[in-house]
Amino acid sequence: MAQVRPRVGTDEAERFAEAVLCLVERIPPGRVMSYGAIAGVIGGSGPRRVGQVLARDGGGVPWWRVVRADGTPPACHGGRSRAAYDREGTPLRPGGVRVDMTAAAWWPD
DNA sequence: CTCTTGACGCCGG
DNA sequence: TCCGGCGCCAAGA
Repeated sequence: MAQVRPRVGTDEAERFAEAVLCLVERIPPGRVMSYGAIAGVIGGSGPRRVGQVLARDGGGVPWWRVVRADGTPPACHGGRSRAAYDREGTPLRPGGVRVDMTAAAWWPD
């Protein structure tokens, strides 16, 4: 019957989603984190899974602070994230809409 | 069970 | 620097 139900498997996805959303909320204004960095900190999966979570339930977190490894903002939303960067003073790279990862990359202490 | 898709990442041209 | 292709992981049809 019930006995030791596998602690992992049923809510694994929910747990992962919580970790991602929690970490994204921890990103301070003016800073950004790449999908791969988030996946690396949480562990257990790759960057694609992080994107899936944000696409599904990322409406309550500062999704604009999550960018690609090269500093390119999420493919969707277009230049909408650009306004947020200007508000928070996020260091952008000259000649493009890309974020300057060298200065804006943030890492959980 | 197989095929396709997707808020990605990295390498080569 | 820009473009295309391949790999990785999970969910959906």
